[in-house]
Amino acid sequence: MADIRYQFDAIEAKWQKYWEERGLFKTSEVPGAEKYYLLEMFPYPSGKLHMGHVRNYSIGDVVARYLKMKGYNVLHPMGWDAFGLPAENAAIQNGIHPNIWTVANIAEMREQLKGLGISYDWDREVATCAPEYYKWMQWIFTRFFEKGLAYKKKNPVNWCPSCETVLANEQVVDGVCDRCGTLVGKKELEQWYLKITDYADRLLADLDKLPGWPAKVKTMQKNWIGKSRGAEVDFPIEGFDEKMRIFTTRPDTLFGVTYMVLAPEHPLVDKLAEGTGQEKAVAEFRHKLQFMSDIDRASASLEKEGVFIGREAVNPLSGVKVPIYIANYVLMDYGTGAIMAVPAHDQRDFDFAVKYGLEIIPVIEPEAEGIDVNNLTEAFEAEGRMINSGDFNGMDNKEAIGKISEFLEKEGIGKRSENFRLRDWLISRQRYWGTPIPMIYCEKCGWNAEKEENLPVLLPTDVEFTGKGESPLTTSKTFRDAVCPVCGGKGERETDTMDTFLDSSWYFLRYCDARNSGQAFSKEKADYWMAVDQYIGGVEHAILHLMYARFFTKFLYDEGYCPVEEPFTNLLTQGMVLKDGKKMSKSVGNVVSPGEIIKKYGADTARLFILFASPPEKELEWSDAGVEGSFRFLNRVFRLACELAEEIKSAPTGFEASGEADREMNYAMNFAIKKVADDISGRFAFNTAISAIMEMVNAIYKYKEVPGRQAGLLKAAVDSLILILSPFTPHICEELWSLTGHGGSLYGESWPACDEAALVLDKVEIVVQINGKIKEKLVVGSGLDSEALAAFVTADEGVSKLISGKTVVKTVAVPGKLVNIVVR
RNA sequence: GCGGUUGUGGCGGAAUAGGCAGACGCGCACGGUUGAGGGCCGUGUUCGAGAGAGUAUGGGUUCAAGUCCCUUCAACCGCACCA
Repeated sequence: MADIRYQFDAIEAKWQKYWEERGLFKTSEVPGAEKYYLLEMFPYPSGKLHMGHVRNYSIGDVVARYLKMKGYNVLHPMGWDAFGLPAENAAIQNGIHPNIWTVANIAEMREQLKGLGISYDWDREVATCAPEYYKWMQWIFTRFFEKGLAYKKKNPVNWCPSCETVLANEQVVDGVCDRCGTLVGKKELEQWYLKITDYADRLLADLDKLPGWPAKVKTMQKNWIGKSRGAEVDFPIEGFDEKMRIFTTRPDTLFGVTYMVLAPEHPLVDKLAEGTGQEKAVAEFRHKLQFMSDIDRASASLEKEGVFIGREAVNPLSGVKVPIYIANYVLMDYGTGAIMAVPAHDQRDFDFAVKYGLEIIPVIEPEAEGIDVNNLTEAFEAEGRMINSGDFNGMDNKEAIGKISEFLEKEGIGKRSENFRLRDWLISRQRYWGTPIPMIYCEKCGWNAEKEENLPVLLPTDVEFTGKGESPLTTSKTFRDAVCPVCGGKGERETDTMDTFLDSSWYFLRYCDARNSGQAFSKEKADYWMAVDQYIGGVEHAILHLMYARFFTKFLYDEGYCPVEEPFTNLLTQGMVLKDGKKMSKSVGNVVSPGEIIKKYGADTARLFILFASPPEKELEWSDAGVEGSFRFLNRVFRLACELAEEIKSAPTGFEASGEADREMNYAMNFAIKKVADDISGRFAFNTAISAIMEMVNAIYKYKEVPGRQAGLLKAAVDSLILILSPFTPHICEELWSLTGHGGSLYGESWPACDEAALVLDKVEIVVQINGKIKEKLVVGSGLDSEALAAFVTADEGVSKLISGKTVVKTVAVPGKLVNIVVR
């Protein structure tokens, strides 16, 4: 027969055009069919797809195409996280307007995605930089404002001198800017915040309602929210009216307090030091700290230092007076910015006390021997029995936590309290390419939200990109002028824009109803599609994006717009794509460009390799040889189908698997159909699904050489092969579907049915073990129960020989698997 | 320091609910086809000549352990003076 080559480039172009022209990927809403919302994290339109994208979207596409074949109404959308810094930097460097730059990049990347053959419903495409989108972003912001969850506050904020903008705490990693790696400084600025801390408890508690999320991600979020239980206690200060409020998780150690510490930035510090003669020492210490970077300040290895501020506090339980310090190890932005120090039972306090010769009073002693609490060499942080603690002596310290808290509340000295590590979300950015914050300031009425009918507040175009500290929006001649939405008088617009993380915190809702011009999304559409059944993306978004999206969803749920409290029912965090064991990066020079791979081997090969090389949640090591292997496999499939095409076209439908070889072929076929379905839907094990298909191909190759093989069975096998391979490599499968005599597209075909009966073999090989060691393999009838199996095996000549002369203690028989004979 | 994840051939990986370790692929070797190369096809490929041993380490539970429990080690990730 003629040698037909697998011309992937022509095939892929042909079918991509076919799909697009017929609009096959448009979301269907067939009544009665179950819905499935499948979402992959939308990309920032940098202009070029990288391998991480290819992996992300290939995974999604397998699932989308599979579920489509299973008859679901699948929502599988794509869009662009299109606001952000690179566009603005391009504007500063090259003089191109961010919008032009972004739109061009989107166009390029959209084509690349189409070139991969991903089945997106492009009718629902969104770009966060489009006014039709950010109008509703602004609207959501005004909802937050009306509910008192958006507020403006002057605060020292993280300032990136390179990006010239403020950063959220979450965007500062190890003291440097998350984006550019520049050392982050502090700056006093009035900024907008979202009160995510109001949702801290729910964000934490509802993690338990997400069994479909990786434990790792949930743990990371849990740690990030960082809830601690304890008590706030007021310590009176000698010769001073105001009290010093501290937070502690260890109220049981209250009698062990030997000094107090305020954060150097604490507002009480100056007032307390005044007139004590310590003013100078305090000022010098603070001055010194100012010149220390955040990294050094935050490092646990930093030596603890502090100064006495000249006053004493009174222990409200014991009446004992203790000195008050300021120290570098107490942070203003956690708890109350002040602590009680218990050196005997806290290592940090212990270190400090040793250095400054402060008293160490043990109040808990261990039940076990061996530790002399009166001569500690390090803090005793374990559980034990209360001592030196007045009425609480002798109590178990865990019990004392509750008892002392109760006492504090009864006496009005303190109260039980909870503290979170999570801070409110700083969302103001002094940048151009973001959603304008739709707020107006009026001398009379203060800050108010722009009226809904005036949204969107459009980004002005008459701005200068100077790269200076203030938002470029301030350079517009007209942008600032506004009418106060309350009194109608003269107002002034906010010129800061929003953190782009807001834009991506609700895009999944917009997809449900992407073209709605009157609402962010309709209740009806959100009711139908939400929640996202499966979300797929990189683990680097485990904390920020996913928590912000959960926060938005909860808020919109509370406001009655969104039907669910949690946006993503199941989450798959895909692993990174590595080359030579390292992350692909320009600086290392190990980047493999998807474009080149597609050009050389085609999109199907790229998809197949990426799905086959590793399970999706693990890292994937790029291998050129592996790509060759995937390409080879597709060629093998192509040749097989071409060789059999004519025979299949004229083959009868249906077959009788009468001979041994027929039954083997039939088994292999049905096994693959079942296995691939289970692997895709049950556990995203695309690698093993593909290996099952490879085995099926091997089986067909073998079967076609069998004399007397049946054309009907061959046809069934090849048809099934094409269908079950199609979610992975759709182009070649479409082509082969045509070549083997089927009309039109296989998109919309059903997943082949598995004939369970074909999977039941009449004979099965079982293992015979003696004392757990494999000694023999026997072929037996498959229907045997364990008793019959044991009898059969014991009666076998070879086996009897093995056990002759020994006493059989026990025989364990597992039908279909093995028999283990325990002898002495 | 705290929390999490992971350790299986030369390599990527498989073993899904405790039941034949190494599926599938890569690489490699040999053979066939070919003028040659490539391609394709076939055979072999954990170690060991063999008995046997073998899933990071040492122990345990079990008729049976890569899988469950404990010990130690290593790697990776997250958090890190959070009171």
